[in-house]
Amino acid sequence: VHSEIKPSNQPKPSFIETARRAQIIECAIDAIAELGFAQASLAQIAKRAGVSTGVILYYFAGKDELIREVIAHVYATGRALIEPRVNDEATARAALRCFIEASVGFVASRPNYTGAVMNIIRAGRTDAGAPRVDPVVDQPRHVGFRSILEWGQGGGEFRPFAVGVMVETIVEALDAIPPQLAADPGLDLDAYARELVELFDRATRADTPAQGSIR
Amino acid sequence: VHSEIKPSNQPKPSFIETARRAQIIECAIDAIAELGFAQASLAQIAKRAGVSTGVILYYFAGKDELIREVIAHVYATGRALIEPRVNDEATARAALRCFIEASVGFVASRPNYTGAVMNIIRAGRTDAGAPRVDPVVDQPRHVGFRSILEWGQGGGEFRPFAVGVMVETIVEALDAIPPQLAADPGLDLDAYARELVELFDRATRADTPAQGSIR
Amino acid sequence: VHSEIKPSNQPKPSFIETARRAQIIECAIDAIAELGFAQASLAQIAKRAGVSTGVILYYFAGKDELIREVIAHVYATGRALIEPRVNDEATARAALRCFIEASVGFVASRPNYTGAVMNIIRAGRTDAGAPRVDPVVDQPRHVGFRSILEWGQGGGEFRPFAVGVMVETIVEALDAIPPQLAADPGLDLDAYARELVELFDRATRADTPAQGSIR
Amino acid sequence: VHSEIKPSNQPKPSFIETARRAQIIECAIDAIAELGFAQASLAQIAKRAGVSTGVILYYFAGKDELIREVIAHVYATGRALIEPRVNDEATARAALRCFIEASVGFVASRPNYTGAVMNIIRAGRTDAGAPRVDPVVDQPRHVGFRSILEWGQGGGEFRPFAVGVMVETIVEALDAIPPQLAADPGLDLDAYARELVELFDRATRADTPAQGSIR
DNA sequence: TATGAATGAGTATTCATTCAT
DNA sequence: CATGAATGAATACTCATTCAT
Repeated sequence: VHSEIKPSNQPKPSFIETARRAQIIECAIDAIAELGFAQASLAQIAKRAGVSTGVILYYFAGKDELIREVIAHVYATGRALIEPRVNDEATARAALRCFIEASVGFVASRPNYTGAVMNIIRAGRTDAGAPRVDPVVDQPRHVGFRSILEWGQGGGEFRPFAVGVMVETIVEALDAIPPQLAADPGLDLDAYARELVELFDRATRADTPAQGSIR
Repeated sequence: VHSEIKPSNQPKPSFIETARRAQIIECAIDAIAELGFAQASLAQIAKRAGVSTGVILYYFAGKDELIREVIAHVYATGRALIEPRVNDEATARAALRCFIEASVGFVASRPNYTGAVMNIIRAGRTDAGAPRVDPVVDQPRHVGFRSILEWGQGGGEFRPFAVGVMVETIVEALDAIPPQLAADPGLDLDAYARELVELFDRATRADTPAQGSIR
Repeated sequence: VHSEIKPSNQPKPSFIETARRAQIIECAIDAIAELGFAQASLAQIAKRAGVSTGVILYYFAGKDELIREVIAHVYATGRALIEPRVNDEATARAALRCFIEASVGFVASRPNYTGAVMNIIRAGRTDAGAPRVDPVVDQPRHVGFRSILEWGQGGGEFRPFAVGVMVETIVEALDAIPPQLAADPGLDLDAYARELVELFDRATRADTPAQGSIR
Repeated sequence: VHSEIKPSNQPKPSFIETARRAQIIECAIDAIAELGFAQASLAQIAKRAGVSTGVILYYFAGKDELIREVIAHVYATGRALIEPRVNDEATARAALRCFIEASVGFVASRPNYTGAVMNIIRAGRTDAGAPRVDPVVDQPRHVGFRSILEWGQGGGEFRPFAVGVMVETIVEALDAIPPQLAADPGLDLDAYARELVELFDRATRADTPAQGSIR
C-alpha cells in the first residue's frame, strides 16, 4: 500500500487493510502511553494487537511510518473534537478560553492519545538527527492558537505580546498535563482547565478601564 | 574509583580523575543535547571524548550513574547561577521576575546543559517503570517557584490561584526554550525572557486599583 | 515463542520450533562438555548450531533458560533409561547394584550429556549467589539412591550408616566418570561399573554370618 | 621474577616479594572460596588484598599463573598436614583410615583452602582447551592413596580391586565435602570422617574369617 | 494476507592485561 | 614497587527488519 513493492497508485484501501491499520495504531498508542516510547517495541505493539510483528511491517513501511501515523491520528482526532467548538465563538477571548478547555477535555477523554504523543515528541530525535515530528504535523495546535491570538490582538481584545512565545507557553502548559495525569490519575482536570483559562486570560487580555472577569 | 570493588572511602580524587569525570560529563551533555537521550549511547559519548567506552565505565559505575551525575551537575550549575540573584529580591513579584530571567539566562549561557536535562527528563521511564529522574532531584526549580508564589500569595502581592498549576506552567514554559533554541540558534532570548516575565506577572499579580507596570 | 511478548498459552510448538530447540540444546550440551561451562558462550553454541546467536534467544528467553532446559533434558533422558530397570528389582541390594550399573551405562551411552551437566553443576554459583542448579532439579539421583538405601536399612539388608554421606559418595563416584572418560576415551566402563557395584555393595551390606558374593 | 622482562636467573626473592605473593595467594583463596571461581576477578582479589590489580600482575605473570600457585600452595599445605601423620602408620588399613581422617581434618581446619581448589578444579577448562589443573599438580592425593592401596593389596590386607577406581572414588568423596560445608557450616565433620573411614574400610578390606571392627 | 524464522547491528557491561608515571 | 589509567575483546541481550512459506 505504501511500500514501493506494492502498486504505487493505491487504488482503494481494502476494508481489512483499513481495519488493521486502525487496530495497529490504536495498540501502538496504548503501548507507548503505558510503557513509554523507548520500551514500546514493535513486538510489544504486535503482542497487544494479537498479531505478529510482520503484520505491522506489512501495513507500515517501518516503525517510523507507524509513529508518524500515530501522531497524525491523534492530531486528527483532537482536531475533530476541538475545532467545531472553537469555531462557534464570537470573540477571540472566548475562543481562547474554549480552545484551552477543549484541549484539556481531549486529554481527559483520551488520556492515552495525548500521553502517547507526548511520549513520542519528548523522546527526542531519530537516527538521522532530524526531529521525529515534522513541524508540519506538529503545528495544528500552534496554528490554531496563533490565529486566535492574532485575531485578538488585531481586534484590541488582547494586549501586545510576542505571539510565538505565548503560543509556545500555552501549548507546553497543555502538554504538561498527560504526564501529571499518569502520575496522579485522580487529578481534577476541570479545575486544571479553569486555572489555565484564568491564567492565560490575564496573560493576554488588554488593559482596559473596565475589564470584567472572564466568566 | 567508585565501583564496589574499590574501598568505599575514596580518599582524594586525583586530578586526572576529576578532569576525566568532568570531561565525560561534558561530552555526555553534548551528546544528549545533540542526539537525544535515546541515541546517546556510551559509545557515542566515548567517541566525543576520544576514549574507549571502557573509560566511562571505569569512572562511573554504569550509565545510570553517569546520567545522574549529568543531571546533578546541570542542576548545581544552574542553582549557582540563579539562586544568588533571586535571594536579593525584596518582593515576591520581583523574585518571580528575577527567577524567570535568571532561568532563561541559564539556558542562554549553557544551551546544551538545559537541553540535555530536558531530553533526559522527557525520555520517560526506565525499565523499572519508575521515572528516570527522582522527584527529589527534579524538584529544585519547582520548589523555588512554589515558595515564591506562596510568598506572594501570603503577602497579598499575588492573586489566589492553584500554585501547583502555576508552577507547572512556568517550569514548562522555561523547559520549552532549549528545543526552540536548538531549532533556531538565533532566537532572541532576552526578548523571550521579557515576554515570559510580563506574561507571568500578569498571570499572578493581584487585582489592585492601582497596579503599575512591572518595571 | 515463549518470551513474555508472545501470548502465554503457546498453542502448538511448530515442527521447526521443536527441531530447533532440540538442536540448540544438543549443541549447548556438546559445547559445555567440550569447552567447559564458563567457555560455552552463546556465540560458541550458536557457531556449533550454524546459526546466529539471535536464534538462540529467539527460542529461549535467555541463557539461563537454555541451561535449565539442558539440565532438564539430560535428567529426563537419564531417568527414562535408568528408572524402568531399577523398578523391577526385588531387593534393595539388587536395586542399588542396578542403579549404579544403569547410571554408568547412561554415562557410557551419552558421555556428553553427563559431562555437560557435571560441568554446569560444578561451575558454581550465579550472580545472585544461589546455586545455578535448583536442588529440586538436582535431586533425582539423590532421591533415588536415598530411597534405596533407606529401603535396605529398613529391611535389614544394609548395615546402619549415615545415609546422606553414602548418597553423596555414590553420586560423586558416578560424577567422577565423565571427566575420566573425556581424558581417556578408551576407559572400560563395564569394568568400572562392576568395581563400583562391588565397592558399594561391601560398603553398605549388613554383617551377616552367611553373606554370599553379590554375583 | 617470572615475566621475561625481569632477569631470568631469579636470584633471591626479596622478603617483600615473598610476603606479597603469599598475601595475594591468600586473598585469592578467600575470594574464590567465597565468590566462586567465575566471580573471583583480579579486581576482587586485589580489593581484598588492599592493592591495585597491577600489583597482582607484577608478581604473577597472569591470572593463570596465580591460580596455579593457589593450587600448589593448597596442595603443599595439605601435604604438610597429612603426610607426617600417615607415614607413622604400621598397616595399610590404618594408613588408609588415617589418610581419610587427615584429609577431612584438613577441610575442617582450612575450609577456604579446599573450597577454593574445588571451585577451581570444577570450574572446568581454560581457553586452550587444556585442563586448568595439570595432572601433575593434581596428583599428590591420588599418588598417596594409590600407594596405600597397593601396599595393602600386596600385603593381603586389602581385597583385589581396581586401584584406580578406588582412588578416584575416595578422592571424589573427600572433594564433595567443601561444597556441603559451604551449604551447611554446621556439618559435623568428625562424624563425616568416621562414616567415610568405615565405608572405605569395608570397601577395601580382604574377606577374612575373623575381621574385627576397624576400631 | 499473515506468520514465524532468522539476521545483524547495536546495547551496556565485565575483565584480564598493558603501560606511563 | 606500586598505582591508576586505559584498552580491547568478550559477554548476554534487544530489536527493527527481511524473507520464504
